[in-house]
Amino acid sequence: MDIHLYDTKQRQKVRFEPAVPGKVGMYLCGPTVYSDAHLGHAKKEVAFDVVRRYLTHAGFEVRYVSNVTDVGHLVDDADDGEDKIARRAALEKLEPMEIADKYFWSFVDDMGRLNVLRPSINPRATGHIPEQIRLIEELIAAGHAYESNGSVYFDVRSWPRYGELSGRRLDDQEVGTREDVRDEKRDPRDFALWKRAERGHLMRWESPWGEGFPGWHIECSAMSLKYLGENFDIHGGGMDLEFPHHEAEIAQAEAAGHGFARYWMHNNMLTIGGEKMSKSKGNFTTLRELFERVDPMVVRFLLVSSHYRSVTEMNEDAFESARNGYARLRDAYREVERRLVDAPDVQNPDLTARIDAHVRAFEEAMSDDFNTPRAVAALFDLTRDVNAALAGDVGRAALTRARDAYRELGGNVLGLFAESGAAGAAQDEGELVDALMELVLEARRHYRLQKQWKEADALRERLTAAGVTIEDTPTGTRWKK
RNA sequence: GGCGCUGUAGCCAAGUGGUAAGGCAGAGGUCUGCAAAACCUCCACCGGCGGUUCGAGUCCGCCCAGCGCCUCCA
Repeated sequence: MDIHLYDTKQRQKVRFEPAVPGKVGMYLCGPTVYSDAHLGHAKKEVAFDVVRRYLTHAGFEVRYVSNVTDVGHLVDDADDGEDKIARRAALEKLEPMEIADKYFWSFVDDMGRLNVLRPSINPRATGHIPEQIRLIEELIAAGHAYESNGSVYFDVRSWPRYGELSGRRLDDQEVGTREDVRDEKRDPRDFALWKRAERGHLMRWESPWGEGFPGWHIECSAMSLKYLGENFDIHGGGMDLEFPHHEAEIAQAEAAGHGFARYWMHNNMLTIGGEKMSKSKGNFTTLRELFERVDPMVVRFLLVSSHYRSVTEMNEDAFESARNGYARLRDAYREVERRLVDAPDVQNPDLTARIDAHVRAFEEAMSDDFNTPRAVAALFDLTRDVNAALAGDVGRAALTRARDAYRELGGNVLGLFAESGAAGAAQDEGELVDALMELVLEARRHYRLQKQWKEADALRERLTAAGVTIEDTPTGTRWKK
């Protein structure tokens, strides 16, 4: 099945065709590691994780490169001001590199809980200073960059294609650069490739232009080219990076004579209570905090329930809804696995055909610009048919097919089921809890056999209060968290 | 000021011009000792006003509301 994706540069859906048949090179702009990851990072990471997973499902071999920005870059003004990591380092009284490491591993941990696959390569900006310097030298040699007072700037006027990705004309742009810095530039819209390190600046490296540090865009051009080569397939990131970050990346690479990304994908933003999440609005949520009250898998489910190019609204109602909807899918998957243990040898041609149809619907949705909401709808349609069929006899063949659908589509593609399978953490509470639950359920079974409903119900109510749900079925009593 | 996006049921959210996917919540029913789960049924004048069309949520114009980028931001 052909995969179509929305290419930001062409502003339309186009058929995806990798440069090298069977292989896909993907680059995603990663985090600047100076604070805990928040919901916005989660939307971006999950969105492109799903792209990667679906391409893998479709048979491509994907090399997925996502950088770690551990050079601080700048807090406020375009080209001057304090380094974000340095500021945080001062705040926490740690070395800049301690800050970078601390929040990098924190990020890895958060993404792991969201079941985001680790990148094939996770290059760090500070580990690629020579590559960045080399690229800057190429740009100077090509006449598209110039040194000025120890800093190097990209000469925007020398590169007419600057603005093509984002559809901006230079003349329309506001000029926010501080005046003293503007003096170093030929044009106020020129952006820094290399910055002279002032006295006291902590992160600094030797360069042909003196001690300094790389500009904010050059690392992505240098590292994507290094690990994916020229003309790699997909470059992703948040819409807010479209300009100037990605525009600059393209200019840096192409002006130096390197072919760059063939498709550009951008995920939309996220709102909380209808507003963009931001520290100043008081609706800022770190994943760390969120995971204390919402299961990461539920967060992921909520994220894939909206399209990556749509604004995702997150509020308490949405979390609650996602919690219940997710449980419905997961429970159906679990039930299928349970029934598979001693499945009868009967055929269910009607059910099998329906399962196949839902799988097809899922793949059609995903092949159409990774339409995860429609794909999720296909899983719910599947679930209704499966649940309805489970009221009767379902044979091994049909159950296996249903199990495979959940495992591959819900699990491997959408990443909604932890690797341990349908059972997941909730069911695997450890031997002690299992034994204790067995004891409680046995006591309740006794009451029920004696028709001592009051006692049996009291047990159930106390379990409910403790967060355990009891389900009496014809084949016995089940419990779940 | 420039570029761009969004407004679909109480909430979340799809939707390729032919009369609205899916989920949550809600209502009624089946099953159950009662529940839970599951299943069945019900639940939308698609922000407003014009226009194009045999026909518009879907195209065009205007208006209203909200949002993003243009400065670090996912």
